[in-house]
Amino acid sequence: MAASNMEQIVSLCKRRGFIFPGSEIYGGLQGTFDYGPLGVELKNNLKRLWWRHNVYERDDMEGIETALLTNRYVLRYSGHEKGFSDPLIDNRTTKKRYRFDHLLKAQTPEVLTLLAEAFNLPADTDGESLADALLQEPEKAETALKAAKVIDSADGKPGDWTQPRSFNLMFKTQVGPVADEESFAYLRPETAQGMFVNFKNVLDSTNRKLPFGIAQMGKSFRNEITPRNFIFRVRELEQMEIEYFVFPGDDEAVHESWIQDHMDWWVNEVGLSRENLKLFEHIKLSHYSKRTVDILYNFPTLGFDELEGIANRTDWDLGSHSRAQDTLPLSANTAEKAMKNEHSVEKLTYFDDKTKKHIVPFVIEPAAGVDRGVLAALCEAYDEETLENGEVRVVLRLKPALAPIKVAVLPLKKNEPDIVATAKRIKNTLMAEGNMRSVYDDSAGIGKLYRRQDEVGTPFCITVDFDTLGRSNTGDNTNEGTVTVRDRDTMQQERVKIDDLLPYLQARLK
RNA sequence: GCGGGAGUAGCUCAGUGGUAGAGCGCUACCUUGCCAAGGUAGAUGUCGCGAGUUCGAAUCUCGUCUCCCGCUCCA
Repeated sequence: MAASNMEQIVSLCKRRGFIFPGSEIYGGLQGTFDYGPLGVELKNNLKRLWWRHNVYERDDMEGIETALLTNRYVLRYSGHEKGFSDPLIDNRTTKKRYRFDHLLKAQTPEVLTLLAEAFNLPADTDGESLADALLQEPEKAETALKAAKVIDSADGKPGDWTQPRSFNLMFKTQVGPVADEESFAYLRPETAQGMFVNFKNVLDSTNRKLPFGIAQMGKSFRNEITPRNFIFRVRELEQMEIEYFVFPGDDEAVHESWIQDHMDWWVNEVGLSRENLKLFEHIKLSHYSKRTVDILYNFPTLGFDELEGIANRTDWDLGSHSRAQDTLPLSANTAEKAMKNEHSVEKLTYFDDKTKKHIVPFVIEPAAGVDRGVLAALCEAYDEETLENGEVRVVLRLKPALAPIKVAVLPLKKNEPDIVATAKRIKNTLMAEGNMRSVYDDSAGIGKLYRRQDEVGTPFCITVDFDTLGRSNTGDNTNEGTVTVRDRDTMQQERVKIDDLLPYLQARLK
């Protein structure tokens, strides 16, 4: 059983130190969250699994880590500077909000003509161009929209429109000591561009042949209009992205194989159940995409929503960042729509030894949200189990590889110095020799200690008792040198020799 | 940005003008031989922030900030 509503997860996360609201003592900052002591472990574990699967366990991948700040031209030629914003407008009467360009496209030709006239534009100017023009002069636009009787489809009547406003979804920041118009940079809204602009560097330094890919994990920033739903939509997020380069023509099959591979990864390694996952085929594609398929997870409260997007970006990005584009064999869409590049000093091409020709590879991009992955893992693992005695046990059934704490070592009695010393020694050994994040806790009775560990997903608890010391009250000392190991999911216990603990646990934590 | 809801202990919340509360959690000690046990003691709050009304404000009024839900957006 997974979590049935998000509040359960939010509450547990704060109480036990997984995730806190950002800047909380100053009233918070919408769209930011801080990872606590357990959260950082969980998140790092998820990232480690991803890196291992996508980089180490394949023969065709290289990792990279690029700067969050980029030359402003990177995000100009990628299309973000122009396209990564949403013009919005409100109707005061119906309280509805619309994408401004969508609103205009839905109007009759007569209305559009009136608007065009008001702005001294040709009578047949289309909705999108009109939207661009009107956004330049919002006050004048407000008057013109009312005069032209722009209709709100919600009630079929002319709306009481506000000024149209443009929301740029990228954060801008100042670079260097002199604050002028030329000295700004954008915080990247996706890690992808760092991989495209380093395409040649990776190719030249590794001698890779197609097909091969570049992987990167890192922070991205999006000035979301409405951050919502805990860490699902945030303004500062972390991504796990791959740009996989292939010969044009191979792209469709490779795209399909990444979709299947990553669907399986979420199930087999993160532990999400297949019935809580599904694929979503994008109908309306972004400017660079030939096909985009999302992997959706069934989040509590939200329902199915995006966990990972896997896009066929064609040769759009490499083509867009290249100089002398008219000399390149670009696909029709890219050749037609890409901005003419007047700043790049490089052709982002690949020399094919077989045909002896320079080509522009196509790119398949699996892009997942780390924070969304953490949230999905938490939601999936959350369980409230009713025990035989009627009590309810909260347990996070995380995959052992994801669990923030692998082993808790507990003393049956904390006022018995030999038990305490033995427990602490075991804990230190597991950490030092087994590299297992382990903790010692004696701040409550044994039952409560178990439940605390259940709640944060610790797979195993080790308990040191009098038998361990050879001081059994029954006089039977056959268990000397052993401890009990309790399994999180079954609550079953097993006596294991201290000397065998490391291999015993390692075998079960895989 | 508009509409609605909310902000009181770590968490969940009660408290409609008169001493700041409960449950759980937390700390210490006692007890306890394995699944949130019991006892005793204890700590924890500018009642989001600011102003106003009042003898007196968590409570009423105004302002403000933040969060949540919906609309819109989500490459």
